[in-house]
Amino acid sequence: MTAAKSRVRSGERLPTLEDVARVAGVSRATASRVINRVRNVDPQLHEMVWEAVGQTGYVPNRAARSLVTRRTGTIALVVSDSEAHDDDPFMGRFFADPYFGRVVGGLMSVLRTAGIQLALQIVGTEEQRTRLVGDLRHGQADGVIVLSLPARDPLPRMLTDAGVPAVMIGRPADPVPMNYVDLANDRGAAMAADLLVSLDSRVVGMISGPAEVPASNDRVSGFRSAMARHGHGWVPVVEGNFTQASGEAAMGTLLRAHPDLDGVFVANDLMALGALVALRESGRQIPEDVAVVGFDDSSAATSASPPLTTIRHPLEDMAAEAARLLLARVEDPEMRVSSVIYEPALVRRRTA
Amino acid sequence: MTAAKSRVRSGERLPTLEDVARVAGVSRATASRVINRVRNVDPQLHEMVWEAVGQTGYVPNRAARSLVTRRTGTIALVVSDSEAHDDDPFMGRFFADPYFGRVVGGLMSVLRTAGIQLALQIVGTEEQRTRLVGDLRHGQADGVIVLSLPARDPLPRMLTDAGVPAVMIGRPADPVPMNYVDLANDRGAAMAADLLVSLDSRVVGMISGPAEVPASNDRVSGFRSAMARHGHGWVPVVEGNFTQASGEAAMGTLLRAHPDLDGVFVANDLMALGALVALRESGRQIPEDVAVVGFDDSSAATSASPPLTTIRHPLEDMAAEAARLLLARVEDPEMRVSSVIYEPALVRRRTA
DNA sequence: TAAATATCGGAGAGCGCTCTCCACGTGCTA
DNA sequence: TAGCACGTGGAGAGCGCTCTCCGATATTTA
Repeated sequence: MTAAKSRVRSGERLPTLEDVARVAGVSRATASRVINRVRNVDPQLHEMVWEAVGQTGYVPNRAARSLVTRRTGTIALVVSDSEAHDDDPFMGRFFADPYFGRVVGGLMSVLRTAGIQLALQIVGTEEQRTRLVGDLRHGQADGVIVLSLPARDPLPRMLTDAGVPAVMIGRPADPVPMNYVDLANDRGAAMAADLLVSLDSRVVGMISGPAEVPASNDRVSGFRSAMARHGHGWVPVVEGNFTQASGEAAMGTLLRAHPDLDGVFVANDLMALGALVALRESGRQIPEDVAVVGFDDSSAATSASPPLTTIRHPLEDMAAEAARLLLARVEDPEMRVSSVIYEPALVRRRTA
Repeated sequence: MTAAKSRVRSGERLPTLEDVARVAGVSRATASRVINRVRNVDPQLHEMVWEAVGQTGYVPNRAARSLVTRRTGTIALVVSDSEAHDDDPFMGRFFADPYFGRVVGGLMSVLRTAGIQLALQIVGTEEQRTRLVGDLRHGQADGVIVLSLPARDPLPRMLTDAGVPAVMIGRPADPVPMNYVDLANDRGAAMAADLLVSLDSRVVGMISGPAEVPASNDRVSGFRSAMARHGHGWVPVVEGNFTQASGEAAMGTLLRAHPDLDGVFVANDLMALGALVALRESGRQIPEDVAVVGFDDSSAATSASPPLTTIRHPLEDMAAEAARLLLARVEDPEMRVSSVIYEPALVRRRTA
C-alpha cells in the first residue's frame, strides 16, 4: 500500500516550464516572461500561459531558478547568542520572552507575500559564527536579519566585512555600517520618567537590563537624563537580565536600599512582572504606594494584575520594516546604509 | 567606495567544482565523488582533492546540487495555528511559552550537523495550509516537522495525503498515519497524582489545558484515572489555555468552589506560576496548605518561587528524535510509520 | 511606397552539479 | 600467456530555469 503510493508519488513527474509552454502553444522563453512579469507579452498569449499554468498545476522549481538568478529566495533570521549549547540559560530566557515571536510575526507578514523563506539560524560560538558568514558569502541566503543578544557581538562587523546584506533589529553595540531598525529607547525611558514625576513620585528607582546591551543602556541613560531634567540628580539602578525572576530579585534589592521608594521604571515587562510580585509581597499597594512602569507592551503587560502601565515598543512593525529594508538592500546592493528609528508611546494601564 | 567594493564582490566568481578539479588535477566527476564520499577513490587523489578544496575555498552550490538530486537540504518547521493574523492572541501565547524555543533547540542540534536548514512556516488559515502543502509537494522542503496547536487540525491528514514526509511533535488529534514523537502524558499525570496522594492531599483539583488538545486530554484522563485508583472518584478540573494569566484565573475558580483544596495538578508550568500567585494572594502557604505540581519542567519551573515541583517533559530530546526520524523518512520513503513515546519523570522541588 | 523604428516571440546557451555509462588498468585464474 | 573480473577515473548528458541575442512582424516616418 505504502509502497504503491510511494511509487506513484516518485513516478509523477512535476510539470516544468516546458510543459506549460507546450500546453499554451508558446516557447519556454515566452512562458517564463509571463510568469516573471517581464517585458510586454501579447495579452492573449499572456492569458493562455496562465491558463496553462492552472491546467498543469505548474509551480516554478526553486533550485533551477536559483541556479541562474543567483538568488535563493531565502532570508536567514540569525539569533546571535554569546554561547549557545542546547541548555544554554540565556537562550532559554530569550525564547521565553514574547520578543522572539513578535519579531517572527512581523518578518513573516512581509516575507510571505514576497514568497521568501525564513531560515532560522542560531549561532553561539565563534566557530559557528565564522561558518555562518562563510555559508552566507557563498549564497546560502540572500540576506540576513540579525538579532544580537550579547553586549559585544562580533557578528555585525563580520557580516559587513563579508559584504552580506544584513539588517539588525536593535542597533549594534559598536558602530558598524549596517542598516538597522531600532526604537528611540531613550525617549521611551524619558516618557516613563515624565509620567512618574507627574504622579509626584519622589523616590524613584530603576531596574535595568544587562549592562552594555545597547537597548538597555539607552533606557538607563534616557531615564537618568530625563529625571535629572526634573531635578532628580541621582537615580538608583539595579541590574536584571530581562527575566521575571531577575526582576523580582532586583526589586527586592532596590526596596532594601530604599524602603521609601514610591516609583520604579523597569526596562522590560517580564521583569516588571517580577517587580510586581516582590512589591506585593512586601505589602505595598500598586499604584498607591509604588507606581510601576514597564517597557515593551508585550502580552505580559496586559495579562499582569493589575495590568501594566508600560512603554509601547512596536516590534512587529519594526520587524516588518527590517524585512522591507533588507529586501530593498538585496535588490540594490549599492543602497546607502539607512536606518529607521521608531517612536515609543506611553500605554497607561493600572500600575501608574 | 561602496560601489567599488560591491563591484569587486559581484565580480568575484565563487570557485566551482570545476575549479577544484582543475587545481587537484582530476576530473569534475572525481572531485564530486570525493566530496560526496561515494565509491572508492584512490587515497592519494582523495587527499589532493581536499587540498584543492581548502585552497580554493570551495563550497558546493546548493541550488545546483538540489537541481539534480531533487533534495533541497531544507526541513520546514510548520507551526499550525487555528487562525494566525499578526496580532493573533494564541500565537502570541505560543511563542511566549518556552515550548517553542526548546523545540527549535532540539531540532537544530540534529539538523546543524546534517547541514540542513530549518525553514520556519506559520499557517493559520485554510488557504495558507493548502498553499503550504502545495509548495511542499513541489519540493519546497524535503520534509516537515509539524507543531499543531488547534484541537482539530486538518494539516496532518493533508500532509499524509500529499505524501509529504512529516513528523509531528505531539500526537495528532485524529488518527493519521504519520510518524510522531510524543510524551506519555497520561503516565506523567499519574506521577503527579501518586505524589499528591502520598503527601496526604485529600481534596485535589486540576487545572487543564484547552479541551480536545490531545496533550491536555491525556493529562486529564491520566490524572483522573490515577486518582480513581487511589480512591478519589471525582476530581474537579478547571480549564485554562496554558498561559500564566489563565492559570491564575482557574486557580481562583477552583478555590472558590473548593476552599478546602489541599493539592492541585496544573497541566503546564506557566499556568502553575499563575496558580501560585492566586494561592499566595488567598493567603495559603505552599506547600503546607496546598501542594502544587506543574508539568513540563520548563525554565519557568526553576525560576518560580518557590521552585516548582513538576513533571519533566524532555522536549529537546523529543525534537531531536523527531528530526532524526524525519531525516530517516526522507532517506527512505518506504519506511513504515513508527512513533516514539518518551517517558516523563517527576522533578521534586519545593511546591509539593 | 520604402525605409526606419519599435515591439515581441523563439532559439539556445549555460548556471553548477550529480551520476550513468564506458574505458582503462591491475591482479587474479586457467 | 591469454582471459576475466573488478576497481577506478573520465566524458558527457541533463536537472529546470533565465536571459541574451536575433529574427520576424507591426507601426511609424520620410
